[in-house]
Formats: sequence, structure tokens, C-alpha cells
Amino acid sequence: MRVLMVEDEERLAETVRRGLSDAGFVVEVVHNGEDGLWAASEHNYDVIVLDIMLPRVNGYKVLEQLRERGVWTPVLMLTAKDGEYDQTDAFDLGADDYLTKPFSFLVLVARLRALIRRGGPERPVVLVAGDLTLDPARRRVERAGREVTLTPREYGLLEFLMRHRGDTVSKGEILESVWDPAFDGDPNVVEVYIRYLRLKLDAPFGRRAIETVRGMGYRLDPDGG
Amino acid sequence: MRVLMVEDEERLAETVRRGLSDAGFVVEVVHNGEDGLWAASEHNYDVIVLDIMLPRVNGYKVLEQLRERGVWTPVLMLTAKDGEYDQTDAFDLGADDYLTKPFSFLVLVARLRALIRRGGPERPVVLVAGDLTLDPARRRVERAGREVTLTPREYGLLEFLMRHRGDTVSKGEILESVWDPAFDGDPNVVEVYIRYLRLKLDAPFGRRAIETVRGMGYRLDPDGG
DNA sequence: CAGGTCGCTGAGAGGGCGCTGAGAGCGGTT
DNA sequence: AACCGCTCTCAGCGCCCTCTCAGCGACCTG
Repeated sequence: MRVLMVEDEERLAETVRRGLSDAGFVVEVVHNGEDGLWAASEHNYDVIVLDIMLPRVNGYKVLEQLRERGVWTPVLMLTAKDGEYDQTDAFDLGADDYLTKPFSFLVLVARLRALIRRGGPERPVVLVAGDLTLDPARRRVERAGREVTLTPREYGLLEFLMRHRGDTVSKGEILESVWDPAFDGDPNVVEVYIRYLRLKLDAPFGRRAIETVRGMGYRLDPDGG
Repeated sequence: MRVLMVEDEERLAETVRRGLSDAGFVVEVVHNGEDGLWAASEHNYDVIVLDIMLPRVNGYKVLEQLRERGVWTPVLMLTAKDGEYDQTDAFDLGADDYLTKPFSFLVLVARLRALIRRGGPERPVVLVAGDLTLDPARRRVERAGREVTLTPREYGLLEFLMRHRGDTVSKGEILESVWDPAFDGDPNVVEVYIRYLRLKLDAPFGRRAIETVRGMGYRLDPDGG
């Protein structure tokens, strides 16, 4: 689990960094708002710990900016008891939780875990063609509900065909997209791998999903065969 | 909304019961830990208010027992300012919120509402994959009911795999999330740690939870092997 | 029907990938 | 200082994946 910590007090930052590392988190620390903004936009963290009192850009503004840029990583704000900003402001701005300094380290860990637990990522689209499904996120292929295991190359080829489901794609296009664009070997590889796919996808199910269009290329049947 | 209140101080309990009733909650009160445990296991409440200082079984143990029995009703703990237990303990045990006595009644209501709001469609606190369970709050891993002790790195890796249970995750993703994003060592570490996990998780149980997807990465079997 | 083109197929060589055992480095503990 | 647990590196090995190749069959054209 990846944590971004934006905290200018170096001693505190270092202490917390160590503790979180020991707790199994991967921690990145930056010491001002500008760096925090950049890091949070550029990388993917599971949660962000954001001090509200920061040099250059304050935590307040960092959070505002992040949300404006469409970064919805959960944020836990650190507020000073006597600061000019209080809890209310943090929540209003879209912080997902806050802690008042000084805070218990174990409480911090517990809250971070809770935040990560809540913020589940959404599942991307699944490609479908008849009884054939391919889940890019899971790198998983099923036919008629049964999982089919594919090698990387086979998988790449099938994904390409499914993304162009119904279209006739030439061997040249396939070679360019699935193999290296600069591939200069025998174009027969495509035929060979089409065969591999047919052996795994069609043969056990008695149906033919991948059609040959002689002289043109191949086409994945929209109805899955 | 149904609230179970476990509180031995009768006057306090009665005051709060009335207030919550007026606020539209359905309240059940028990006065010791044993009864609380039984009631919480037997009935379905939307939220539980649990005093930490209780006769017979203390709140501490009640919560522990509940979670072990798979009861994941949100719990708000009541702690005494000067008690031997503090906030830290409550969170560590999996309490979802706490209040320090004496507390404002309005704050209590607000927190309960917040807990109920969160607690409904919330994911369970424990990660499960077949007979494999991982409790992030307690940093505890079990397989087939037997506890398995893991080093921090092993734990981090397993937690990551379980949070992506069913997905195929590449070694690169693993390195970024479980190791440091700037890690530039030998990616073979991942293989090594996968092996460590297999030795501890699979070998003694004769089943394989972590699958290798050659050329792509690893996948934790949703059915736990 | 003959000839040519295109795709299919089975076999096999080579290399890359993941697995494994051993061990060094390091921080913490006794 | 000695020990221990954890992390990470390294090198060897075996297997799977990838790609090539050559022969064969299918289809089209004259």
C-alpha cells in the first residue's frame, strides 16, 4: 500500500515514515505543498497524508487543486489544534479524515487502513463476443463460463481481435499491433497463433469464433461462433 | 435504525437510551459484556455502542470476540479519559470510532449516524479468499483457521494480492506498490517472496493459493486454491 | 484439369522466464 | 560481541513459450 506524506516538519515526517514502513506501507515523503501536488498528480497512491500548515502552497490549497484535477485519492489531513484552520474546513474541502496534532501513531495507522479499505477502485470494462469474455484488468479469458488459460502472445492476439470484433483485420495489422511494429520475421507466425487460439478456444467447445477471410485476414465473430 | 448499547452505569445508560429513542433510534440496552456478546451475535444491529469498562467480560474482549465470530456491525467505543485503555487500543481492535467520557450527546448521535451511513454497503473488514483470511486491522493472517506468521514484506505482498484477488498483477505493479516505487534492484525479489509465501501458505496445506501466470504476473485464486 | 497462391499443420530449435538454494548485508536483541 | 531474523542478490537449471520451417491441403484462375 502506497502512502504519500506531505509534511514539512522533517523530524515528524521521518518518524512517521519509519513507522509506516514498518507497518508494511510504502511511503514517499515531500516537504512542501508544491511537491505534494506534483507527486500526487503524477503517481498513484492509495492514500495521502496532508499537513495543513505547509510552506509555499498550504495543505488547504493542495487538496482543492487535487480534486480539481480529478485526483480522488483518499486524503487524511493533519491539523494543529490551535491553527487558524480547523476540522470543519478539512471536511468541507473534501478531506476524507483528519487528525489533530499531536496524534497517536497507532491511530494514524488504523485510520489510514480504514481509508484504503473504503476507497475501492472501479472495475474497467469487460470485452464480450457471444459466450467469449475477456477481462483486461484480470487478464482473464472465459468461454461458456469456463476459464481458458492463454500465453502472453495468445492473449495479446485475442485481445486485439476482440477489440476489433466484427472487423476483418489483416495479418499486417495484427503483426503491427500484437507483435513489434518493426517485426521482420515470417508472417506465418500469425497463422500459427491463430491456430493455437482455435485449439484452445474453439476445439473444446465445437464452435468457431475466429473466421478466416481468405486474402484479407481474420475476423472475430460478433456472436462468438 | 437499531442500536445495541452495552453500558453498566445504569443512569448513563438510561439517559442515553431515552435520547437515542427520541432521535428515532430503536435502542436495546444490556449491562455487561456477556449479554452484549450474546445480543450482538444473535440479532442484527446497525451499530453498537460499547463501553470499555464492563463487568464480567470487558468491552475490549467483547469486540475481539465479535470480530472473531464474523460479526462486523460498526462499533463505537466509549473510553474513560483516565482509563487504562485509550483510543489506540480501541482502533487496534477494530472499533470504527470512539468517544471519550464525558461526551456530548449530540456528538454521539452524529457519530452514530455517520457510522450507520458508512457501515451499510461497506466491504467487510477482513479480506477473504477461500480458507485464507487477512485482517488488516489486526495484521493477522489465517489459513484454514490456523494462524500464519508473516514478516512485514511477506505481509505487504499478501495484502496486495488479496486486495486484487482474482486479478493478474504484474511484477512491476507489485514492485511499485509493495516495494518502493523507485526500487531499482532485481525484480527477482518478487519471485523470491512469492516463494516464501507459498512455503508458508501453500505447502503446509497442500493447496496452491497463488498462481503463476507466465509472462504476465501472479494471481491470487479467489477460491483460495 | 493444371498450376499457382494462400492458409493450415506438425515438428523442432532456441531463448527467455520463473523457480530454487545459498549466502551476504544489516539492523535489532541478548 | 555474538546471534538472529529479515531482506535482497545471485547464479544455475529446467521448462514453457515463441518462432521458424517445410510439407500439405484448399481454393481460385485459366
